[in-house]
Amino acid sequence: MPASVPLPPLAYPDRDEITVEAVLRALADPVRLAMVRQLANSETEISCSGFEVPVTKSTLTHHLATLRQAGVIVGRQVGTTRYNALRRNDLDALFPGLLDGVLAAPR
Amino acid sequence: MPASVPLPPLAYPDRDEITVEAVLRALADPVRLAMVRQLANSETEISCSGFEVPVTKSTLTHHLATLRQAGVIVGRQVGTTRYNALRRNDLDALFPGLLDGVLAAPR
DNA sequence: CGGATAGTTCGATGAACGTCGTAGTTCGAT
DNA sequence: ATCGAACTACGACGTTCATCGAACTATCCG
Repeated sequence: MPASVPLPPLAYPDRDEITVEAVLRALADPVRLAMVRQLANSETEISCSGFEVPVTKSTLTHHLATLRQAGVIVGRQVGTTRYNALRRNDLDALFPGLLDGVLAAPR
Repeated sequence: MPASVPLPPLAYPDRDEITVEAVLRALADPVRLAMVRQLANSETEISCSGFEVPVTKSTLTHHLATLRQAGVIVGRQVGTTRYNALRRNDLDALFPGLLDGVLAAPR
C-alpha cells in the first residue's frame, strides 16, 4: 500500500483564469444558484452539510466542485469540514454587476 | 391541403415571466454568448444570417429560439427576414448589472 | 483503539443539450 | 407561376451533465 500522501490542496483558478462562460454555466443550475444565494445571504461561511438543498451529499460535493472550478467559491479546510465562501472580490472585479444582478432577481 | 395560416407570431415571455435561471442558461453557451456580444456591439439589429458563428443555419435557429424563449432577444419580422435585438430594457430592469457584467468580461 | 462525523470518489443511469441534414413554409422577385 | 432566399420544423446522433448509492478516506472524540 502506498504511503499516505498529503491531500492535494484542492486547486482554485486564479482570478485571471476565471471565464465568464464557466461562471454562467455554474450559476445556471437551480441547485447551485440556491447555494450561491445562501452564501450571499449568510453572514458566515457555509459547510458542505450546511447547505439546504434537495440533493444527496455526493451530488452536493459535485456541485461544490463545479462552483469551485468555475471560480465562484473558495473553501477553507478546518479538520474534516470545509467552510465555503463566495469569491465576491474576484467576481465583482472581473464582471462588475453580474453577481448583484443575479442576486437581485426576484426569482 | 389546409389553408395557409398567418405565421404564429412567435411567442415571447413577458417581462415578469423572465427567470434569471433561463437567462443564465441561455448565456452559458459559447455560441449564444457570441451572438449576444454581437448584438450588444452592433448599432443595428442582426438577422439570422447576419450572425458570425461557426454553426449551420439550423443550429443557429435553435440558438435563436433558446435566446428568444429565455427573454434575451426579440425579433422583428420584415418579409422573410427577422431582425433580432437584445431586450436590454427588460433585462436591465429585472437584473440590473447582469448584462453589463457579462459584456464587460475580457473573455 | 473504536466509533462517529464530514466529505470525496466511483461507476451507473437517465435526461437534457448541441449539432447536423433534410424537408417544408413563407415571402419577394423574375 | 416559378425560382431563390430566409428561416423554421423535425428527426437523429453523440456528448455532457445532474443524480444517486455504495464504498472509501480523513479527522476528531471518548
